[in-house]
Amino acid sequence: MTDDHRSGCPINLSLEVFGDKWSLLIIRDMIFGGKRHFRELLRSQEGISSNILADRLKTLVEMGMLTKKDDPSHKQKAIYSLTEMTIALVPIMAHLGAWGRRYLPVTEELSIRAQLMEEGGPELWERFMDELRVEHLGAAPAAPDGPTVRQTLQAAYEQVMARKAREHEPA
Amino acid sequence: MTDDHRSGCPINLSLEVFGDKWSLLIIRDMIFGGKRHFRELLRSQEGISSNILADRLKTLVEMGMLTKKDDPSHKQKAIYSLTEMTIALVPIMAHLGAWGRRYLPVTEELSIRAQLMEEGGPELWERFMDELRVEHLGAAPAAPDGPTVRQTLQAAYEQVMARKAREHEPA
DNA sequence: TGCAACTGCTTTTAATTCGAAAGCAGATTC
DNA sequence: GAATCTGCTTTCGAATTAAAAGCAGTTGCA
Repeated sequence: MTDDHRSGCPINLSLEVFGDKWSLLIIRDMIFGGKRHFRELLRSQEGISSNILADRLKTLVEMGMLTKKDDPSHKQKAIYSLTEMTIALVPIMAHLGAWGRRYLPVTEELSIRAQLMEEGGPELWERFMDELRVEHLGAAPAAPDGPTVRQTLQAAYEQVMARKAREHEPA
Repeated sequence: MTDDHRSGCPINLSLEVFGDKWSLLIIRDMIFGGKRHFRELLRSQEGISSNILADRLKTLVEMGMLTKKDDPSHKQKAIYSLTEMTIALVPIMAHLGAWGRRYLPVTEELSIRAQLMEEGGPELWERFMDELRVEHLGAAPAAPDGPTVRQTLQAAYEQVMARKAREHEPA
């Protein structure tokens, strides 16, 4: 938690927090993948290596982006939780996903979630953020109202994968 | 312009384009500072060094985030321009600025622009993007309607600076 | 017409960071 | 009791970063 910043510009400070190739992917996996444990996060699409993951998790905790606590069900497991600061990145994630989808060579299955987030708009993002607050901050759950946002996104992903499997392996 | 990506996830691909400590600052200085030349960009708040700047500019051009052409007024000058892809980052910049302002130790003078962007909302962002299209893509200018967005932001910055100077050096 | 300042970089060298692979001690499962 | 799982750490070569100096011109001004 050192205090020597390159400048007090909000964009610069944001980049000092997550302006690298991995931090935001870890957060992505926690938000959209519901991952909470080290070994889960290690299985990212992009193949992060364990030393880098350990380092980033430590830094993110130090900066207040995550918290870490023991898993009561397993003496060796640590549980990482999002903080409000990190949950507040959901709209940025949505914008980033939309931008990437528009301008970069994304694959269908890995961008279907971004598409749904874009179509859902701020209203969906808010609902998602509320669900994350329940899951990670122990906020009071709202009246359950069908599947969660994450479940909806995940189902869409699996549907694309199933279709693709069918297409490549026809009966 | 290689084609080996870590994954086809839109967030990952976005990070592969500007997920480092400098690229987005260069783009910030072009968008908000109106900078177009190498030597101008070298004078960033954060003090980028010339080899890094040269490398990032080259990469950004290769990725289609910027274009480069000769300055007709000076045989040694190069002019860098934003592309539509980069102008489309304005809303993300605004969100990033708002997030940084809320959660990080920003300074007043360097965050006043972010504040105005946040208060202006999507309508202001769109106007700003249109102005950038005129400036960088040669789009047809809309009917001029008072100062540009950048001028307004810049004026607010200078006002804060002037007040601070007065406070530290009273008559 | 001369000279200082400016142009977009490149080169050099050292320090830092990255990243793949292997390893580890304790906990859990079967 | 053995295999597997836990969150890491260690090692070491490779890649990246960064400060500083330099460069071949071009331009502006006296």
